Amino acid sequence: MGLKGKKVLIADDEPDILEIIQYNLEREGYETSTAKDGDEALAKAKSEKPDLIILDIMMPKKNGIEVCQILRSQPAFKDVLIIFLTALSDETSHIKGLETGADDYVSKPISPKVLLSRVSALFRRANKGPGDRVIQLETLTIDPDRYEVLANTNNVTLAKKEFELLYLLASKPGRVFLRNEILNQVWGNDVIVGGRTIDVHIRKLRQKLGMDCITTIKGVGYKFDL
Amino acid sequence: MGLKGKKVLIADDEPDILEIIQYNLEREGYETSTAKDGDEALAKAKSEKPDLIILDIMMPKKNGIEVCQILRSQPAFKDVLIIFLTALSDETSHIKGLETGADDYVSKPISPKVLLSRVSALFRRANKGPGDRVIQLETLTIDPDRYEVLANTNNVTLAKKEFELLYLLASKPGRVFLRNEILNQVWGNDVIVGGRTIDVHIRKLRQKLGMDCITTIKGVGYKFDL
DNA sequence: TTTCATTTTACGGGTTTTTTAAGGCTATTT
DNA sequence: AAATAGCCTTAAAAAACCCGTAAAATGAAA
Repeated sequence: MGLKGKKVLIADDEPDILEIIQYNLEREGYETSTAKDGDEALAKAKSEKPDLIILDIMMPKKNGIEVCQILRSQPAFKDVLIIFLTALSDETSHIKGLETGADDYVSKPISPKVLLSRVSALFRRANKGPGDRVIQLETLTIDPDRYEVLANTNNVTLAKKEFELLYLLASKPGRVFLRNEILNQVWGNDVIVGGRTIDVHIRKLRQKLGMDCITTIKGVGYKFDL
Repeated sequence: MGLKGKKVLIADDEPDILEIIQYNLEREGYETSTAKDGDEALAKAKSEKPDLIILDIMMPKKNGIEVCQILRSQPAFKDVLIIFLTALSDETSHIKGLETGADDYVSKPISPKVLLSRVSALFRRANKGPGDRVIQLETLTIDPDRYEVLANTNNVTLAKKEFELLYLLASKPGRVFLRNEILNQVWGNDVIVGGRTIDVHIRKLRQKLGMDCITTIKGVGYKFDL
């Protein structure tokens, strides 16, 4: 599960639109998937757990507003980012949309540049990158764009999983991450790995970082603290 | 030389339109040249290196979209500003146009005011004069206008893909490019090439440049660093 | 068409990363 | 004190990934 690979689900009934958006998002390094109606959107939202859902308002089966309402009513999707697409003149939808809990709103016809900037603005606001994703904590700097870690003025080279693990923990200093949470975030929901895998990675991190910043909470999980 | 000193190439098969646009742009201080079909547009783009190209979609020889695609496929024109002109109702073209990599889109009948504001907005956004495309990093110079690379005082000749790959990486030194990003940017996301293709090009680059400036990050991608 | 350069594929080999496994340690409970 | 649970440590197996080379395919020029 990559760092940049924010997953975006795009739902629209017009294949052309779908394609343009997908093309442009993938160019920027996002992972994408698509749905062509409301029901499919709901299903894929559940199965793929995207970070952002771009919803056309006018769709067969269920329209975007309905989809949004259903999602928002479930705790698991309370924080998913949602952008509505809609016809220019459709002012009412705009209002309804934001009322329903959308995070932003882009009107058709779509300009890819506009959409992209909204998307990245949204991620930035939600503190999920790309862009301002550097974590800086006292003597430790973690830069996922450069894939570099600076600990006490010396550059530390981390392998992929190590890096992602550190990034996760450091993203919310002081907060405890359950083992399960870590597995889901770093390894992905569907990947099954043995129970000791996390330990080993934690150990390597502590070793490589050379500073005591990861605390074990027995029977619960780990937390990052400086 | 006008106060703005920006060169604009206008391509349209209707002399009237050509004249109106040219007149208005020159009033604002732009240098202009014109073409009346796709082939002429391509030729003049190459010979005159304009900063902005205004392309009518419907043209003899080659239509605007074709011209745009051809230009965009060449590194030298990857960043030229392009505005499409088209008939109002032509929604499909709009989509196709932006997909093809146009920067903006103005529909006929043209209002000079609208066009001028779009043009200046575009330049404001782009905010870069000619010559800005050269990348200069310590002992390495990459010039996409001349298609040349200077590494440690010796001229290195790169093939097209090699050059584009290097240019991409060097455009953001230190930043990691995922394999997917590289594929999308250099190859285009509709082209399907095997996974090892990037490796080979990276290898050739390292070989030809004779300097150790490309770093592999296993499982993630590559980055350029000096 | 032929020729030549570029681009892509194929694949063995080697390296790094990731995972598993097993024994040891420590704190907590009985 | 013994038993237990949970994590640490280490080592080694397994998997993933990339390099280098060479050959095949593609495309451009003569």
